[in-house]
Amino acid sequence: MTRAQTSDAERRISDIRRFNRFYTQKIGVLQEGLLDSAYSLAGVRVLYELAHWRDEADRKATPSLSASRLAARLGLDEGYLSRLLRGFEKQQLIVRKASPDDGREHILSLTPRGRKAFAPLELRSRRQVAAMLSPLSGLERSRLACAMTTIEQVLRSRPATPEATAYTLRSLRPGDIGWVTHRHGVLYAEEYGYDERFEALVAAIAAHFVQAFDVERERCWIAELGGEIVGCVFLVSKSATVAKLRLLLVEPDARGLGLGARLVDECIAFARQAGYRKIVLWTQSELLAARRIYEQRGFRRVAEEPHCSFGRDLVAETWELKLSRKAAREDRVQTRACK
Amino acid sequence: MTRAQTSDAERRISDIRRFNRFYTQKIGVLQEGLLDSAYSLAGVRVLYELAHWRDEADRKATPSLSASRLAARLGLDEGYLSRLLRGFEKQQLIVRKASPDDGREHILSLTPRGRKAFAPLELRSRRQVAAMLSPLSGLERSRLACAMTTIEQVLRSRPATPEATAYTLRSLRPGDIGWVTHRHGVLYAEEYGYDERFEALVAAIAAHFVQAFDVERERCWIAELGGEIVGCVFLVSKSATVAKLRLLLVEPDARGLGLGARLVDECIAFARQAGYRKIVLWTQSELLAARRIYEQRGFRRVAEEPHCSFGRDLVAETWELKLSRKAAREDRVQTRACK
DNA sequence: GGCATATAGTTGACAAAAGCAACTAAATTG
DNA sequence: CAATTTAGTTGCTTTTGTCAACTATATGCC
Repeated sequence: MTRAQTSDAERRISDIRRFNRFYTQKIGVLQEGLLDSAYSLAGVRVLYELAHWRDEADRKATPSLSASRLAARLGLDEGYLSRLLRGFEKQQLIVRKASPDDGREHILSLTPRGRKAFAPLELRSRRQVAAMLSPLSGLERSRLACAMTTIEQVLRSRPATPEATAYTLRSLRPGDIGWVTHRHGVLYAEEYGYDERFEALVAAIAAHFVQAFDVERERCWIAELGGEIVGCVFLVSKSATVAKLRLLLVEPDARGLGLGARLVDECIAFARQAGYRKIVLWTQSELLAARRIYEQRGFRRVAEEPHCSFGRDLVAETWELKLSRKAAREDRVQTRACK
Repeated sequence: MTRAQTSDAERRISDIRRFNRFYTQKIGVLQEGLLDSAYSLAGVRVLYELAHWRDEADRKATPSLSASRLAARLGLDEGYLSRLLRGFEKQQLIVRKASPDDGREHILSLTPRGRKAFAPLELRSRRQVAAMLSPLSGLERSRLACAMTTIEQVLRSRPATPEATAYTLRSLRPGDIGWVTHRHGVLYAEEYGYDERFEALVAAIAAHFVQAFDVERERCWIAELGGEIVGCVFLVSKSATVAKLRLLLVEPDARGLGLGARLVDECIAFARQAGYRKIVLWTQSELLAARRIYEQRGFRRVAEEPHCSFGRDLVAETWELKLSRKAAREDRVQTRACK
């Protein structure tokens, strides 16, 4: 297990390094086109930052651009940058005015003339990117754009490690039914070899959930993490006093955060509040992670039955949790007694 | 239309340039860590290429590495590289032996000593990447890796523009039912404002397709392009002589390739071969692109009916296409007569 | 207030990196 | 075989980047 994980992580690192080399080269090619301008590469980068500083929404209140901030941002030596800036100032491409807050600091900005001088470079750069895109199909372009956004999002969000594991729960939106079905289909096929009939069952259950929805007594929870769906659970009415928990799923990448347990807890809390006396659920014996969650919450296995479905030989299990306050207390007492 | 497309393309270019700047900086930070080694950045890159040349499966038959190939690959000046290589040779990190095929060329390779000298750099680089990954969650890591792979795939595949628009059709696999449902849900919500009840209907239809599947008389086609699903259509049996075409969908990014028409043609061909006399389909008046395809293939609108579904006021239409050879011929004659 | 320390920025001296052009030698073309 | 191309080398030059010392302002702390 540990070994497999290690080698997995190693492979991922290699992949990233390969990508870095690949993209270093790509960027290098794109930058070559700028080299025959009057400015050095570093100079172009400086002008670029000056021209685009305001565009970037990532700084709150956009603290205006000073030499040291620029140096830090571009990874340039301050001395070197100082000279570059002096050059630009002499050519009247930029102006430096003293900062009102801090007498040491100078606020940099492009002059109209600087803006004008930069325009052709800007154009050339855009042309280069356009040329890179031109052989691509619409689909490829959108995949590319989407992938770049993902990378930026993932790598920029340095501020919050807590946030990185803070999922949010929400109710149903268009697309969710399909997502739930799709991921059940893919994951159970991968992990347990179920065929498409399992996915069809999920689709039918999910469709029925929407079509016969009882807003007072039924609910579903979709868990999102980092803008992507990572889990779900549904609680539906089976009879006046019995609720059924269905379609509990946690994405492999989001496992270990207690998300499965949280989803089940939401169900239990909602079922109590909605006045159910019992929650039942149907699962397969081989789904061990789920079973652990059910056990911990006091569910009892009340039936099991071998069956042959989804292209596999399986053992179905029915679990239930009594919800009356008295029963809940009993459960707790018994659990303690066992330990 | 043209303006919107232009500005769309412009925005995409800006996004890519922003990503380039962002990633330039990222790579810069990663490379800084290598700077306090005994070798220059260019030197490290050279050693890296020498060490990893064999790993890359992208050259057929791996033509061994010569100085000029290396220079081209890394974008280095040949003179500069020549000196770098001489330095490495003096330190006995590399050897140059004359190429058997070409007397001008020298084949470069790391000596065991060179390999040993490079190992700590390699390790350091891996550590750096590992450090970059360490604050990320499992989900984020896999998103990152996946996005990088996408970018590499898209940008590497220079050879085949034809291939870029060559979709393939296949039958159902696990995950497809969910994908079909999901994309119907998302796209109809975005484009027409349908709510989740539409998606539920799709899920029910798709589920029923699998659960009551008649292998002789029913079929579905999933279209893939560049490893991603971009379209689908289902043909199901409505009665002994009537087939029903359902769930025709083409992803926005893959539109304009004639994929919708191709999917419908597949349905018609299969329906003929399976012995149906008629294909019917149910659609909404506002789905204009689909309507055009149906019209071109000789479908006739036989009924329309206002209804209120999926949170919208809609006009449902029933279209049908007679399949008997005689009818097909008549269709054609009439169509010609109209022109 | 005042001393120590940190930060923003500049400058000079210097070293490394990179580019350019001329050159040799082998290969290819016609 | 002459003309041209390609692989690689070398000398010379410019550019780029680094380092350390220095000024001036700001901040922290007693």
